[in-house]
Amino acid sequence: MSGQPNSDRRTVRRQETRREIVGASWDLVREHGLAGLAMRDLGERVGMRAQSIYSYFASKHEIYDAMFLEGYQAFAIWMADAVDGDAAPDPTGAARATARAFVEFCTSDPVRYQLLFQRTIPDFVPSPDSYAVAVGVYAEFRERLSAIGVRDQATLDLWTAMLTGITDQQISNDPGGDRWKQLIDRAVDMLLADTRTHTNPESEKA
Amino acid sequence: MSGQPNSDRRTVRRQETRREIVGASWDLVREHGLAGLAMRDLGERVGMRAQSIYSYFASKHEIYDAMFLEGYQAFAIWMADAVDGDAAPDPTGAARATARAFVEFCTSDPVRYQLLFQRTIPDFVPSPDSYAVAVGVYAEFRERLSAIGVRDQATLDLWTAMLTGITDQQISNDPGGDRWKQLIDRAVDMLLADTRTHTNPESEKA
DNA sequence: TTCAAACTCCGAACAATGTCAGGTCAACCG
DNA sequence: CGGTTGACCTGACATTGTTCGGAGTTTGAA
Repeated sequence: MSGQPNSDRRTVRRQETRREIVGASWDLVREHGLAGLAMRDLGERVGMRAQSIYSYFASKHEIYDAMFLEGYQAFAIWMADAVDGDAAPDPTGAARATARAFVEFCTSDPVRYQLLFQRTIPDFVPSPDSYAVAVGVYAEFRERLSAIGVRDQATLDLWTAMLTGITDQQISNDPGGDRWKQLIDRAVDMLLADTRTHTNPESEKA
Repeated sequence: MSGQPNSDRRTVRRQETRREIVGASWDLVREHGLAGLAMRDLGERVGMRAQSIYSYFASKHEIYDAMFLEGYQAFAIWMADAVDGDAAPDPTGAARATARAFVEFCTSDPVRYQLLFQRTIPDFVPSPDSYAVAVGVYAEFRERLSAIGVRDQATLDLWTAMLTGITDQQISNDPGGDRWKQLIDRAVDMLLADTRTHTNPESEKA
């Protein structure tokens, strides 16, 4: 995997700078909004001219792509931590914990949420690699719900709609507050009841 | 209201041109996306230079604002029609009709949905006037749900989260399809059951 | 009818954007 | 040491929204 023909020191330094650029991008984006990321500002932040950034990223979209990837990796870690923390054996508790973790992850960093889950940057499309990671993380999330009893596609769709709906409303109508977050447990109970009604215990697939 | 000091013919002509500009904006926006509206393109579409548009609108945001207003007016009309159409006296049918009308309005014109319900244009903030109309329309929608039995704020929030969640998923993950739309009736039934559980019949306010 | 004001539209230009083309200089490898 | 590679810069270009100043026309009153 490593030990490529080219110098090691150089490669390391390069990756460091790339990380520094992405880090500065997160800062700027949290200050000026996702669309407010300007190459010249970014250059100033990392101590170079805007054009020099093109030695590290082929375009601004490629920076967004790196952030996108980082965001999904953070999501995977966050969700894993959330379950390791409290090992609640009862299904209701587990479902609530999962839902709370999801909404908390999203609302804790609205700009990241915007980048990962909303299509808001004009022509940005994640690269195949980043997208693959996103799909993988989504599959994990799906498994988590499956363990709770959400197995068929329609039920899963209903759960995601409910949870993203709560998240969306929370971020856009009460940022920083908890008006919609308070509803999570109630929503989960409601969904669980509905899921039990609509899932026939014999069939596991759909 | 009319018969202002200034000429009538001129005022009429002016309003006509304004409408033409807004109409062309809708066209362009549906072709190139909400963020893809360019003043020069717009000018070409209405037969003038970009700068001349500034005789009618002080800025591009003011055009978005006019569209925003128009969108909410269309929303009010749509929802009114939806209920006049089928006079279903049973609460479940009424609730389903309302939910379907809402989602259908949103998905029938994704760009409009983006403008009205998502905060996606970098620095756009609706004018007080337009915003007031939006609030009024929202109040109507709220009354409609109130007639169904959704009276306290928390329950209303849950309903809006569910409906916007379905809409969002439908638009971003299955545009033009009906994967999430199919879930509307099920979601409404679920919400109704939940609402009856959480609404204590004595108290009407919360 | 005449005249000044208002309105409509235009060409030129400005600042800010992302990005490309070259050039310079140091670091690296054989 | 010589040649290649990479990091960084200056300069420039096209495309954005928008401003300025000036034509030409319309309008309401004298």
